[in-house]
Formats: sequence, structure tokens, C-alpha cells
Amino acid sequence: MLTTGDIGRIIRFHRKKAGLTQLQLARLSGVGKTVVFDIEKGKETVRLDTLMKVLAALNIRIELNSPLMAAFREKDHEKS
Amino acid sequence: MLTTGDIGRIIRFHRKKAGLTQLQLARLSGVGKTVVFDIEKGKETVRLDTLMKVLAALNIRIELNSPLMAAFREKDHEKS
DNA sequence: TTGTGATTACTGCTAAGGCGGTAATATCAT
DNA sequence: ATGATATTACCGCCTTAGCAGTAATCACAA
Repeated sequence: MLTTGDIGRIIRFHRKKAGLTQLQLARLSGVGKTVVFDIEKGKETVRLDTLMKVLAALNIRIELNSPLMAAFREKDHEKS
Repeated sequence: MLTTGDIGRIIRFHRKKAGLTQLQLARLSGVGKTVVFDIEKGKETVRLDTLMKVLAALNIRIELNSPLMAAFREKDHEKS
């Protein structure tokens, strides 16, 4: 199961690969520098929108999965 | 790309399939009833830990993906 | 070592998330 | 239609996330 610690490590890894400092990533994401640090540290109480901004800046996609997701996608398909 | 609206619809779908009311899901997840409603409505500013509690209660897994994730998993592997 | 930049830590402030309670509205049986 | 249940909406209260600024610590190169 994915923990906030995992999320932090994933983001840090991507940031380093992109050659960005925490401050640069913060500016790029449109969030405060404190939050980037907190997220990389594994903070659990970050807001979803804040996290998503950072993920988007690093081209990381969020996905949800479960045994029911196939059924959901079918149902969602009917809706066009 | 996954939006908070998508997340809300996915959660609602899973909750219905599980035969739970919003209140029951809230109690089961250990969060307030208001939040379950907000999340299903697509609220962007929920806290990550709150969302994760609800997802866990419904057996929905979060995954992060990017072209760099394979490299990350390798690097992470060295760490045992 | 010494310096330069990055990271970590702390502070005060403001905005707002989470909460239960309650009420109004919607949904769906019978 | 009527009733029972679920959903949506609103209310204050309390807590705290996010923010910039600053300072201290760390890491690595010259």
C-alpha cells in the first residue's frame, strides 16, 4: 500500500532527476516552499490540490485501482 | 488526467457497490460525514490523509505513475 | 578548510478544512 | 401519495494547512 512516505520519496526522486531544488519546484508548482519540504518528508495532512500541483509539475499521474475499477469504467462509458 | 471529480465518482461508485450510505462510510473510514459528501462532490481541498482513509475503507489503492517510476523502483530496491 | 547553495527548522499570521448538529431537499419503496 | 431513508446544505467551533521570512544546519565542491 502506498504511504505518504512513499509519495515523498517518489517526488524527491523525480525532482532530483529534473534537476530542481525544492524552491524551484515550489515556484514551478505554484505552492509554498514549506509544503514541498513537508510533502517530501511524508506529511500526511497536506491538501490534495497542493499535492496534485506538485505531481503535475513533475508529470506524475495519480491512478486509483481496485477490483471494481473495470466495472466503473464501463458504467462511465455509457455517459457520452 | 485524474480530477477530483473523477475521484468523487469513483468513490461513490464503490460505496454504492458496497451497499453503504455516506454516513456508514464515514464511520467506517473514521472521518466526518461532511467530508464524504464533499469528496464525492469533487472537493479539491480535502486533506490527503482524510481521502486515504476513505479509499482504504473501500479497498481502493492509490498509484503514482510516470516514465521515471521504473527507475525509482530499482533505486528503491537497493535499500534492504 | 572554507564557501556556496540546498535543506531543515521555527515563527506568526491568515484562511479554511474537518467536525457534529440540524434542517431542508431528494430518492425510492410500498 | 406517504413514509422512511439518504443526500445535500448550512451553521458555528476548533484546529491547522499554507505561506513568507528568517535562521540554522547540512552537503558538497573548490
